[in-house]
Amino acid sequence: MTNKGSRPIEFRSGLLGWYRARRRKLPWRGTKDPYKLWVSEIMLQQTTVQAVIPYYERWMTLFPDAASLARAPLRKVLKAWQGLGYYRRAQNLRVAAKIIVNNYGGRVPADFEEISKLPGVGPYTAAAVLSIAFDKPYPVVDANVRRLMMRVLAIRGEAVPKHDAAILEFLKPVISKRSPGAFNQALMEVGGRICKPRNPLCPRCPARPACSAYREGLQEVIPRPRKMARPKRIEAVVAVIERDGRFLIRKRPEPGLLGGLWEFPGGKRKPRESRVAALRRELREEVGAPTRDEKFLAKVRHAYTTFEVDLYAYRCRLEGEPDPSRGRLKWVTSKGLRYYPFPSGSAKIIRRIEEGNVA
DNA sequence: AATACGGGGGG
DNA sequence: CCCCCAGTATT
Repeated sequence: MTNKGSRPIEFRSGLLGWYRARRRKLPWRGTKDPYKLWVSEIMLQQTTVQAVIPYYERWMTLFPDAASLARAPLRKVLKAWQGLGYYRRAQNLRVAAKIIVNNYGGRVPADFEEISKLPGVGPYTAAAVLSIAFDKPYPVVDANVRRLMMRVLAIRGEAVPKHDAAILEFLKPVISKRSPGAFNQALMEVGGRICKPRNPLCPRCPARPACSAYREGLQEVIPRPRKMARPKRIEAVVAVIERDGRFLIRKRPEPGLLGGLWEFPGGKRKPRESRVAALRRELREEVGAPTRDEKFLAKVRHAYTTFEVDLYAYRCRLEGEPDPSRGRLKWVTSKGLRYYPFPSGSAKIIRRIEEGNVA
């Protein structure tokens, strides 16, 4: 009934055995380079393994170490991050690389307190890097571990951080002192692939002998599903303005949503406003001159966590000249667009433009 | 304790 | 359409 005696030992060896036999092959597995592992952990924050893999590979060719990242221009760093989301992570990575170069001789600090001072490094990332790169026995609690351990320990309720203290208290004496990195990754990968939110694969689970939820038949009850707010639907209009072979783009203000990225000027349509009227109003506000000769180009849908945008793109001309004091504006050639970081919605529109030019 | 912060894949 | 992901910083 309780997790006493040999249970924790069985739990640990079951996990390690599963990991040795069943682990996936991932680009950041098999390296001990603290820089590479740090970058991988930042990329993996709230982001699926599959999404991260190509970004990680490309990143390591562009910025193979902290020094190269520290001296890279922000635009290039954000461009390498384009499409991954949570762009503050990329900015933090670059700032932290400078700190690593200036204060730690170019090496990622191996101390929990020190590494936690780096921007973007919280309790999870600190423990992950220290355990995997430096073999220090800090347990990790991510979303996968939280769900798995709530089931193992039969902790009822929603999967929220308030349970982490109890989970860490349990894991601290249980984590493998010889292979803490393997233990942590085993916990995360079993949580992700076996102990899934719904339809967990208990028959294949190495933690099943220790799992209270399984024993009591509560796998589908723990954790309790969270009620998500319905995404709000928003409609926005964007102006694709080409003049002498150059497109007008605008840098989004920082901080804020998509801060530091570039986009075509435009904005939200108001309730009883036509799209063209919205376009002219937004361009007056953002650029200092309204559009004219608007011609529908494309509609793209773009989903965020709490809302969803339908972007209506129009090719149009500018009625007058842009007013630089309204914000950061730039005329960029079609080729030049590839050097600027865009949100995924804008990137979709750029693809449509390029398709149009081919046709 | 809540909220801001992206985007895409899977059911 | 719905769910949630190898979290962190801010309020």
